[in-house]
This record gives sequence, structure tokens and C-alpha cells, in this order.
Amino acid sequence: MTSNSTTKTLVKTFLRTPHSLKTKFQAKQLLAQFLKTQPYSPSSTSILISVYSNFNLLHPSLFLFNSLNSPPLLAWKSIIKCYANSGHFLNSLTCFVQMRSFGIYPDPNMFPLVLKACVFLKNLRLGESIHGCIIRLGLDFDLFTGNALLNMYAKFQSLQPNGGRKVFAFNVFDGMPKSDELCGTSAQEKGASIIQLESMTKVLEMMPIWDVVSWNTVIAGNAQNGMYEEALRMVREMGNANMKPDSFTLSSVLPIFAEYVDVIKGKEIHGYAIRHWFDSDCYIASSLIDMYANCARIEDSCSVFNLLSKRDDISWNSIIAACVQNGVFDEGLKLFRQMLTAKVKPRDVTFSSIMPACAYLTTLHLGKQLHGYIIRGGFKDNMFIASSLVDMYAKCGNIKAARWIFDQMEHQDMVSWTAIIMGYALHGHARDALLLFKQMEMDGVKPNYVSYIAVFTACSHAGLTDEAWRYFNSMSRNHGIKPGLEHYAAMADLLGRAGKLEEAYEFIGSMHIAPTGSIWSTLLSACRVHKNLELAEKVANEIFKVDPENVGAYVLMSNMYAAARRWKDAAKMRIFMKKKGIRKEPACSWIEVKNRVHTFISGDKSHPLYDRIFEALKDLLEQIEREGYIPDTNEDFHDVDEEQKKYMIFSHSERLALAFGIISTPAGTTIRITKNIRVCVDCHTAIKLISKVVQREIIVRDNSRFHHFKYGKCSCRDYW
DNA sequence: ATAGGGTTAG
Repeated sequence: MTSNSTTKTLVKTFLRTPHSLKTKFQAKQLLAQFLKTQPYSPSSTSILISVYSNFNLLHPSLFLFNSLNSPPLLAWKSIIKCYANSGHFLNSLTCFVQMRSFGIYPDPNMFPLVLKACVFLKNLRLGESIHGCIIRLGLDFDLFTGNALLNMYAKFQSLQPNGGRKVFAFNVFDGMPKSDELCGTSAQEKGASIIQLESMTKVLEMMPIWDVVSWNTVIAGNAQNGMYEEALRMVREMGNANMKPDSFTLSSVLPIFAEYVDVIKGKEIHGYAIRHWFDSDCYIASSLIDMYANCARIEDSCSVFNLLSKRDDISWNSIIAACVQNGVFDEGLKLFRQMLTAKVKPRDVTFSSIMPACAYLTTLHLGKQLHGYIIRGGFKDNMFIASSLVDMYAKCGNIKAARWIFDQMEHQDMVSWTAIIMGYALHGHARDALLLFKQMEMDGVKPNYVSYIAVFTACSHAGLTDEAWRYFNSMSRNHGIKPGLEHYAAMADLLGRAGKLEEAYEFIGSMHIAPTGSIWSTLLSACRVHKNLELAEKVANEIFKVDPENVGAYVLMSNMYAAARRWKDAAKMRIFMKKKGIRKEPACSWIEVKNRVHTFISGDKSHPLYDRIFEALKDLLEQIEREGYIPDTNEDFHDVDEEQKKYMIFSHSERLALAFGIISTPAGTTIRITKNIRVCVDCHTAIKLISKVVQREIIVRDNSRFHHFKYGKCSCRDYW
């Protein structure tokens, strides 16, 4: 009995000073004692609920709350807070509205919570009606409430474009809404964004004092809505008001300089961050990583990451994305593996960041593994991820899988359409690509800059000059897209491949932006294919004017001179190259066998199975010679005799990879090879015949497209 | 009460 009365006193003491409880465990013990010893009174129950909600113990709080017939303010407040803090914003708001219907008025520090819930549920209407409630209660002078309102209007401003949101009339004081109304996205009227901006200004004007949070909220609001200059102006003004920018301020400012590609200003901010000890802050670090990556300063991104003592999931995502966006794919994949080793769980963003690395490197096995992970993790409906999967499967040579993913998507956006169109284009299925483009337009999805690159790529690989012209002309007329370098390059390439060399030359000359070396280069290689040395010389001169270090042009000219037996001119080109110290990139092919990538360069004997590869090559050569193969040595310009040339072609990198693929995989397996430069004519002929004699499908991806070899034919119909 | 990372590109 004594012990019971002691407990009673103890419980009473705790209820009088609930803050003396320090752990969840103590709180739970208190509940047990309370249930044993106390008669239920609304006020003591409310105190207990508030204890639980402070520890974010939702279920015990609800248990007690439901035992009350007419809960007092403290009980409502605690339960609303507990719901909001455990992410149940809808329940939190429903509870708030219920409380109002009981005729209970909220107290000042409840508003920030419910406003946050409105932001989360994208429910502007409810937020506005709560704002009305705040004004009526005269609480708009409260700093915290004011800041929460500022935040709400700032967030809704950035939700504006492409609204189509459901409108419903609802007032906090009118009673209960249905739950689907509460989570529904709210009003989208014309000029709504301006209204929100005005609301923000009005709130700001009403507030008697502004603190750092007020400034940061408004700065972030401007920065996230593309009003960069206004945001920067406010940062300066904030300084004039004797308010020091903190880490929150910096993480609004850094993305602006990333967008501006202004590494000088970005570095200044980095310096400020170091001086104020913000550089070890994960938020600042990931913004810095992103800023440097956007400015093509990947080394600086890496050093920020390496100096970070604590890394969260977003720090990892940022550095992985930074590597992939800068073309450092191996490093990106390495970091991804390190992230997994460090037991950091990949998020949706991780997958859409890493996937392009698989696409560029043609590492299908890795892409498939990631795809498995995506399905298991429940990420497959994410638009970004699905688009990157479409792209990955297409680039890894599996256009059917790409199409399957594309068709599985619930909605297709412009990026996913563009990815699948580009996929078909790269595989030489020009008609399918153009058909999809029409379907996209019929679906009401507007093409953008990149979509048209895909269209021209498709036309280019099938020689569809008339269609290409039509699209080129309608691009700006129908969609207001001005042709840029990539479009000009694709058009020039298209005309060149189709043999319309003079037309291409004039086309490049008439561009409204200055042509680059790479645009002229597409025409130069067309000149080689169509053996027009005279025009080639003119084009090469243009290249050397804008890009005197262009390796490809020297090599190409040298080869063309050699083919025309103008040895002196050929030698001159080689000497120029030597003087400038520029070297040709070696031709290289790779193939995946049993989840490993095997790389070959031309004439390479270093592979452990080289002897067997050589035997296989000889064997294949005999077989295809029986099918009528005659080596075409025209494209090999080494100054050696024909027999040697035959041998040199015979050991081109793609053939080594192919022979290795044939001897190391079961009969009938599809072989996928990737090459860093264009396949030569002779290899193309040889691989066609090899596909026939070994009865296999062979897929070769070079630097610009796919070749599917089957039954002695290639999908490009010898046009590439 | 305020903050960070993502898909398509000859």
C-alpha cells in the first residue's frame, strides 16, 4: 500500500513537471503507473498526451486521446503535433479541423505546424483559410507564425506552372472536409503565382521584426522560383540589415551560381563557408559539389566530398551525379559501390544519376542489376528512373527491353519519349522513330531541343533528307525552337552521308551561329566516304581555322592524300600532328562476358586467351572466304604491303572482341560489342558474313549508332 | 518556422 501511494505521488510530481522526463522509456513507465494509480481526468490525461507527443510516441498518445470525450486544447495540440511530426500531415490537419468544429480556438504556436502540413499536402486553399484565422486572432504579428506563412506562400509560388489543380471551396470555420479534399492539390488560377508573391510581400510587411529565418525563407522562395537576381539582392540587403548569412542562406545562393556557371562567385561562397565552419555541413557540401560539377570542376567536387567527415545519402548522390554528368563514369560507378559498402541506402535519385553511366559504357549486366534493385525497391514508377532505364536498355543494344519499359510507364513525358525515339534512331529504325515522334505530338507532349536532335539522328541513319528538311523548318515555326549547334551538326551529317556534299557545304556556311570544328568534321568524313578530295581540302581549311588542334582532321586528310597517292601531302599532315604533339586516340572495342568487361585494342596480343582468339580468327577468315569474302584494304593507309595490310585489318579491335565472344559463349548467344570509333567498311563486311557462318546475332555499337548483324545482313542496310 | 541531390543530347 505504501509503495502504491508513493507511486501516486511520483506520478503527480511528473505530471506537474513533465519536462523532467528524459527518455521514452521513462515516459512509457509513467503511463503504466498512471493507468494503475490515477483516476482518469481530462487535464491529467492531456498532460500525459503532451509528454508522449514530445517523444513522438503516436500510438500511446492516440490511445489516451481516444479515451477523452471532449479533449481540452492541450490534448488537441499534442495530437496534432504528434501526427505532423511523424509525417501524418493529413491526419494532423483533419484533427485541426475537427478541433475547430468543437469550437476550440488554436493557440499561437500551433499555426506553424498546421501551415507546414498544408505545404506538404499542397493544399493552398486550406492554408489561405488558416491565414484568415490567424488574422482574425491577431496572430500575424507573431514571428514564428509569420515565418511559417512566408514559407507557405514561397512554396506555393514554386508549385505554380502546369497546375490543373482541383478547386474546392472550403473554410476552416465551415466544418469538416472529406479527407480526399484535404490532400487534393488546390486552386490554380491564372496569375496565381503573382497573387502568392503579393501575399508573401503582405505578410512580410505585417511582420514587426524579421529574423534570419524570415530572410532565408524569402531568399529561398525567390531562388527556387528562378528569381535569382532578386534573391541575390536580398542577400546583400540582409547584410546591410546587420544580419549574417548562415548555412541556410548559402544553400540558396550556391545553386544560383551553379546555374550561372560562375565558379568565381561559387568559390567566394566556398571561402565564406570555410571561414564560418559551414564546409562540414552536409547541405552546404552537396550544394558545393553540385556547383563545381556544373562548372565542369569535378576535381573540386571530389575534394569537397573527400574532406567531408560525415556523409549522408545526399552527399553520396551528389558526388555520383557530379561524376556521371562530367563523363567520369568509372569513378561514378566506383563511388556507387563504395556507397553500398558504406551501408548507405541508394535512393530514387541515385538510380537516375548512375544509370547514364551504364548507358554510356554499355555495361548491360550492371544496368540489369540496377533494374532488379529498382524493382525490389519499388522505384520503377519514378519517371526519371524509367526514362533512364529506357535509355540504358536502348544504348546497351536491347531496344525491345527499352520499348517494354517505355510501354509499361503509366505516363510518358517528353524526356521518356525522346529517350525511346533516340533509341530507335540509334538502332537505325528511322521510320519507327518518326512514327513515335508523331504519336508524341498527338499525345499533346511538346517536343524540345533534344527531341529534335533525336529526329535528325533518325533521319540521318536512314538517309531521309526530305523528312529532315521538313522537321528542320517546322521546328522553329511550330514549336519555337531555334536550331542550335547540335541540330546543325545532325543536318550537316545527314546531308553529307546522303552524298549531298555541296548542299551540306552551303548549309554550314549559312548557319546563323558560327560553325564549330566538329560540324565541319562531319562534312569532312562525308567527303572521305564519297571520295571528294577537292571539297575535303576546303573543309579541312575551315576546320584548321577554328580548331587548329583537331586530331581527326589531320588523320583524315593524311589518309585521303594517301589514298590519292599524294604521299608528300600525307606526310605533311603527319608532321603537323607531330609538331603539335597531338595523337590519335587508339581504336578500342569491348565486350561483356560472364559479367566482366574485356577490352581489346587493334593488334593487341595481351589477352590471356590470345592464342585461341588468333586461331578462331584464322578459322573464321577461312570460313568467310568460302562465302566470297575479299579483304578490302582501301581504308587502311599504313605504308605496308597488301599481305601485311590484310593481317592488320584482321586484327582490328572489333574482330578480336568478336572472336573472343564466339569462343567464350555458348553457340547461338547474341554477341554485343562496343567500339569507340566507327566500324571500318571491311570489318562491316566481314562481320555480316561471320553472323551467317556462326549463325549468331551480333550487335555492334560504335560511337554513333548500332549495327545488328544477322543472317549475313546488317540492320543499317550498309548505310551508316 | 528556413536548406541539399535526378532522366533525354551527331
